[in-house]
Amino acid sequence: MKIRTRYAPSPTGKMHVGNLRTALYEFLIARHEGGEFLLRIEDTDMERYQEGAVDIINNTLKKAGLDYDEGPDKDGGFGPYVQSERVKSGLYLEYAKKLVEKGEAYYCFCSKERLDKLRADSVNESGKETAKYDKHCLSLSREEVEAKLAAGEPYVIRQNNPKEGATVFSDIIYGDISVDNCELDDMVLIKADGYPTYNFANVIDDHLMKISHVVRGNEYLSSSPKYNRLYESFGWDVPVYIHCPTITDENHKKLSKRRGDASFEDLLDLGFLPEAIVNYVALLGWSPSDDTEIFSLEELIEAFDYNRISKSPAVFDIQKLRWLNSEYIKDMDDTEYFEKALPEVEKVIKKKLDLKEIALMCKTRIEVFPDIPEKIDFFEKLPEYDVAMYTHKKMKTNSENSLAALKELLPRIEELQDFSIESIEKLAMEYVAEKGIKNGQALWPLRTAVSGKQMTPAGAYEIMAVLGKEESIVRIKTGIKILEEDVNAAQ
RNA sequence: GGUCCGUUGGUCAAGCGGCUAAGACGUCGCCCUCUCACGGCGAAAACAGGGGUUCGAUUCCCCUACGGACUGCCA
Repeated sequence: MKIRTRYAPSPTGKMHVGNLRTALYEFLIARHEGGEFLLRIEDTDMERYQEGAVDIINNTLKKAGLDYDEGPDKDGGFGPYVQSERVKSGLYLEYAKKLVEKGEAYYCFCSKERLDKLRADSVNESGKETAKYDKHCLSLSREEVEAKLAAGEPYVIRQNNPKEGATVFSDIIYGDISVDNCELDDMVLIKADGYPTYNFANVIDDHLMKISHVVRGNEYLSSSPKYNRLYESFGWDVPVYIHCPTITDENHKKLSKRRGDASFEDLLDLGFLPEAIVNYVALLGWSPSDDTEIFSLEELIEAFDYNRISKSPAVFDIQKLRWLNSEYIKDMDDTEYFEKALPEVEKVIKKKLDLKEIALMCKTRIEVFPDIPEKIDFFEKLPEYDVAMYTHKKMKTNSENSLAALKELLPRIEELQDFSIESIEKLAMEYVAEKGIKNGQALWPLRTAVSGKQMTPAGAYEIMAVLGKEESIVRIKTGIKILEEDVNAAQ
């Protein structure tokens, strides 16, 4: 049997990482077995529909590399792939009526008020009774129903669940789950506006589109028995169920669009690479049989075994995502790296400097590309810095010996013709050897003077070579001035 | 309240009756080193609790606790 999976989002906003992971797993399950992955838009909720949300979904899937075989813009013979378009054919209502004829569903004319009261009352009864529909309209005779329909009374169609017995269904991840039928609410199948509910459309479409593996978040676990009963009522084969564990925030609450939890787009804005996000998200709730952590999409397809999806919820840890992203950056070749890094460098460097050299300095020091500017801004302009920066315990430096070093180094630097990293190094090392001091005693003051920063993404030679002779000398002189003031003040 | 699900270090997680209970992120220490990183080495850190079953339980069963999801004419 050919595996067919589907990603069936409702277009109500951005895709957060939970949605992305569901889509990813569906994609991987299908691709791993050479099956098909499709996109179906479930826009049956007119109220929550958001303009542009479909574009977001398409964009996200595209950037994440999750290409589908069938979808709204890619007919595979099972279309349309947008539920609102399917509604027009009257297909859902037809299927609902079939259930009515079988006695598996019935018309309900109850008003909103009556239902509200029903709910309110059930709570009052010391919480013993569950808030379920009381099958009030099930007792209507065929004639009464006909009459009401003829009179144009608004109606819904509800599923007619048995009161006795139990429904068992099987999930790949959670195993067999049994629920007493008396717990099953007579859920609405067709709404008063004629649209199907998600609960109904979902089952119909999955069957019609020959979906073999239904993958979704485990918030659907408790309603699955009702879906199962629908399949059984129709006499259809039930699909393989794969309910994925929840992804939560650091407070162990389910990620939600409403609270604005990290969406794929937000993460891209923060500078994360799509491949890194996909890689990280794949590992939230699934693990390979070995210790591999870095996976390309291709490698994920190869390695993905849905039997290894875990049961327990996972906390979304942006810290680890940052690490993973840094690994991707380190693995990039120059072309790829410069493409992303140079724009960040250009944000702060306006002078004519070797931008590539500067960019390269950051490669092992950033987790996301937007980390670059604050690391290199000193190239553009020497920041104001405190003289205390020259004093470093481990380097055994203080204002006095720093001043001496800079003063003695300055004329040599001024004489230097070839201002390359190598010759600057040679110069510095000769000085160190002559004086019999530690490298740091010469280099720490030098680096401080040319950068004005405590931490820099490179050493003194590299920084000077990039700055050039002229600017380096200016900065060293500034350093000497600052140190002189300090030394004089101390005396 | 009810129903369902879950529970291995701070986090992701391996484990599927017998292990000194992996690995990764993070944290800390050491090495490298002109700083910060990178890299290397190392450390601290976990089976929620109680009953069973068993020669033997992190692994199987039950109970309790805690956590989560669902409980819509939302999906």
